Amino acid sequence: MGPCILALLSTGPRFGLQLVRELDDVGQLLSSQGTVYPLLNRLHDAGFVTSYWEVNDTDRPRRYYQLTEVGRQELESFQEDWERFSGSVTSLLATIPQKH
Amino acid sequence: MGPCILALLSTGPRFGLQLVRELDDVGQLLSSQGTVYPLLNRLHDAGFVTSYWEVNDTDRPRRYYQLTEVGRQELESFQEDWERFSGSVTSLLATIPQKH
DNA sequence: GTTTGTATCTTGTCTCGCAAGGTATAGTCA
DNA sequence: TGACTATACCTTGCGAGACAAGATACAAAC
Repeated sequence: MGPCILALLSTGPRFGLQLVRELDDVGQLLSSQGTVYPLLNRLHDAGFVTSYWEVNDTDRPRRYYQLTEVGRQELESFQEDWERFSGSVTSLLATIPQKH
Repeated sequence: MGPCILALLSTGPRFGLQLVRELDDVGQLLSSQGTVYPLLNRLHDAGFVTSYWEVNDTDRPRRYYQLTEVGRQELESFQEDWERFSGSVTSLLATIPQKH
């Protein structure tokens, strides 16, 4: 899931609940708050994201997360891993014999 | 990893170490004995595979695993999940802006 | 007779996903 | 007013999974 969050953040900052909703919209990536908030902490500890509070008069205070340069590199590296991995799985599945 | 083992078994019975080697050959699926043997137990408990010992004079005794009908159904169901999931991740990754 | 290769399996650790619960604030509505 | 709903944050605790490391056994090779 981590890389998916990094991917979303690559197009601009988001806050926690927003990420939950967007991951949900992508479909089959149904995440929950219990997944996303601890994950954001881990990504922060790893130096992949930074965060800042945004407070205004009309909305609830929101903590926004944004991608760091290190996070961008991590995302790139994941992209390569994903191509190899998904390719391997897909080719493995392709060898399954059809129902008789 | 479980579905990958089921996929391999769909073309015929294998024994433990053989699965480790074949998964290793596929690449980017580098598994280890500590992964595969407990996994085979779980797949067995779930009813997805059965096992039998094969003993002969020249080789070490080997425990072969083979796919059950339930396992075949599980594999089919995974195939659909995989298409949705990998499609979602791939499309997410496609939205990443290029390096400036 | 010690090392190497093949085969089995267990143990212990670390990480991750997630359901469930907890806090706070502001708006709606009966 | 007082209850309910929505939005936002976060923590806790369970269960599952991956895997490194180690334990056992036997046979062939050197």
